[in-house]
Amino acid sequence: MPEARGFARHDHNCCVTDALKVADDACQTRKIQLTPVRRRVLEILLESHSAMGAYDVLARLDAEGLGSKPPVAYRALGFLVEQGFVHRIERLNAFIACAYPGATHDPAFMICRGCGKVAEALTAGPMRDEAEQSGFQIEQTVVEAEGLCPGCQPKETA
Amino acid sequence: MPEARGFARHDHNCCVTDALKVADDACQTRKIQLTPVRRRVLEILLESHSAMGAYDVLARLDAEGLGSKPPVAYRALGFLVEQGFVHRIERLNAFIACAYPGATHDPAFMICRGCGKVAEALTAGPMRDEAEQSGFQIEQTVVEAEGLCPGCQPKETA
DNA sequence: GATCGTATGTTATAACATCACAAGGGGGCA
DNA sequence: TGCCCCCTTGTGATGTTATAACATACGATC
Repeated sequence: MPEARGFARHDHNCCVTDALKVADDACQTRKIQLTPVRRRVLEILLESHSAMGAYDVLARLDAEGLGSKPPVAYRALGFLVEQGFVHRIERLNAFIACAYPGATHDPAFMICRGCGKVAEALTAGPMRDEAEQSGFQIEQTVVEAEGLCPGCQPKETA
Repeated sequence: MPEARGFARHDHNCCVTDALKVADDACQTRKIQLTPVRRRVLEILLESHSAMGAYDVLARLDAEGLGSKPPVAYRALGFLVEQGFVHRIERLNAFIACAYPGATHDPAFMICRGCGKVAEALTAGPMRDEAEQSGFQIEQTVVEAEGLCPGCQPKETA
């Protein structure tokens, strides 16, 4: 079975088209524009299926004649993050296409320091208890774990 | 009662000296050096009792003749983070003195977007379940919530 | 006093992000 | 038709954060 979200192999031909469709539909519903640059940035992130820096994205845009200056990439990424189609990985100062498009959620990430791959998971109201106790009103959460994915862990010698 | 860790007021005269003592002792035990620069950086963070950027810290060091080039600050901060005396707030690209020195822990933070204050909390093995399911080996976690602290929330109009 | 490890000093630059201002382009409306 | 408004993009300049790379200092040990 395809497993698009973890570290396992998967066929992700479908991810791209599916996610783009979700985004197209969402934009229609919300009456906002998924302009060529924005759409292409989302596509690039979906295709790479990994975290990319803003300047990596920008390089791709530049190669395709879609823009060459940092603000072009940052604007598109900002829009996509705002709409929930893309997440920002704080730890890496990088961006990744949402693996659960269409669902409002608090994303969480597992970042492999071996191969650099990033898997998205869902969290159940992280820090809810602590926030309630102190009266803090949570608006957004960042939950990221760094470590080794199954493929990068040292093999048993026994 | 003093409450050094949340958003409430507190008397933190003690925090600084206490935390420095903990660090001094820990360094002796671990046979590593809390050099003047390192100690002063920790002290600066403890005194400010808030998150500071590396270059803010550097400015203080520079003013005191302890160093003026970025690596000076980054090395000291790196050391302190490694030893657990200081935490890095990814969301802010900033550093803050640990509020629970002496205890090994997975830190979590509540960041107020109103006043900029940061409160440290403790977490119970964040993402443990997700990691186990996928075979991911967690080494470090980043857990940060952004929102409004009690003092910055809009008052009820009723 | 040679060697080694830890820490520091310094230059330069990489990497990430935003500001400020100009210009295009579509939709609504007089 | 012409005008205005708003959203989006283009572009130059700048600001901010972080590290690479190399050189030096200094105490400990043998």
